[in-house]
Amino acid sequence: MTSSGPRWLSRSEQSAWRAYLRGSRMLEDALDRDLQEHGLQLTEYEIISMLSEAPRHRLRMSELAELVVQSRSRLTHTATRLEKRGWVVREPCENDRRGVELVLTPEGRGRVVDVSAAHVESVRRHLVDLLSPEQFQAVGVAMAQVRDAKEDVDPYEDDDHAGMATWA
Amino acid sequence: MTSSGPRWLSRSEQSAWRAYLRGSRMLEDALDRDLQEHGLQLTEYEIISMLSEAPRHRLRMSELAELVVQSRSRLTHTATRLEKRGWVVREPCENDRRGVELVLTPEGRGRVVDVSAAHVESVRRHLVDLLSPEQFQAVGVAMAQVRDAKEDVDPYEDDDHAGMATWA
DNA sequence: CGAACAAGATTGAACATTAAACCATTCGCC
DNA sequence: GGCGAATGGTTTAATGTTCAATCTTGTTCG
Repeated sequence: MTSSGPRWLSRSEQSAWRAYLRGSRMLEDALDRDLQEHGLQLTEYEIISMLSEAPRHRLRMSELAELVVQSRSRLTHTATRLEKRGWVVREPCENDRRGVELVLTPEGRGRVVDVSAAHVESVRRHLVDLLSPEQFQAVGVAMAQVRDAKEDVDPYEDDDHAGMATWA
Repeated sequence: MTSSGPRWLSRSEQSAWRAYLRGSRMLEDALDRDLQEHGLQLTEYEIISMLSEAPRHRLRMSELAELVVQSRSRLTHTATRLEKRGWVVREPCENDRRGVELVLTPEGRGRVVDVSAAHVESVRRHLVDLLSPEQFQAVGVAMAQVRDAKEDVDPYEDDDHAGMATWA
């Protein structure tokens, strides 16, 4: 299987990868720091921001978890926190009684409105304005490819196929 | 001061930003998941990897914290964990008795060697191979600009200047 | 039908991270 | 030389996140 050794990164690949790693960390850091002045983390902002754009300001937990790339468990905990602050409420799902919808409250909606102005400036300052429009678009295209690569995972992704199937 | 409203993102800027956000999260996720099969997180790998490249396999805590974009406190905790696993040890700093150097042990060195092969394949699979060489380099250049933008922060970055200076 | 399995979400405990306070050393400077 | 501020690191507690187990509802299929 692995007859040839690992394909190490070339010097220029290495430096690109290092730049990505450090740059993305610094960016996340900066955005988070700016948001904290408004009393929330970027991951929390993402949640209420997604809700604010959704029809009827609501999304199912699992769908939302997928959107913001968080585990279900993590979202459950975070939602509880946000609920305590009065920004969201949980509602049972109509069709599927297993489901729960997270709904943005008017107060939460206000929060998004208040914070988004500052946040967009933050994104500009720490990212968009540092790049030429062409560069920024190129980054967008590249990261969209990264994002979309995972859409269709191979059907046997999880190796919990430890035995006793029909053929056993 | 804010005479004009926030400069909202255009539609295409918006979609580039969303692609970046989601793509970068998914990438980090994938890399982390792959590394976890080897019993460590990406942030931990970064630390021992930096140490393995440093002269004499050692770096000062603060320097290392800066390199991997972690708070000093976080690095302190993580270093303690890594020390318990036997991958690093702390040594007092020669010249500066406040300082502490984190040193990679032979065992830790072995760990880096073992894991790096798998890690580089992971980086390729989830990022490098998904882009054309030109795209990847462009991302590298862009993120280097993001990284370098913060090098020289304005001297009054912290607003802990609450009063009673000389002029008060 | 009904038994097994899948999906949606939550729980609680273990673990990791953050934030603020703290201690020791060094630097700046009069 | 010595006082005050800055730097380097750690500590503790509070806060967040992960991991595995659990509970409930839905789906599949013999």
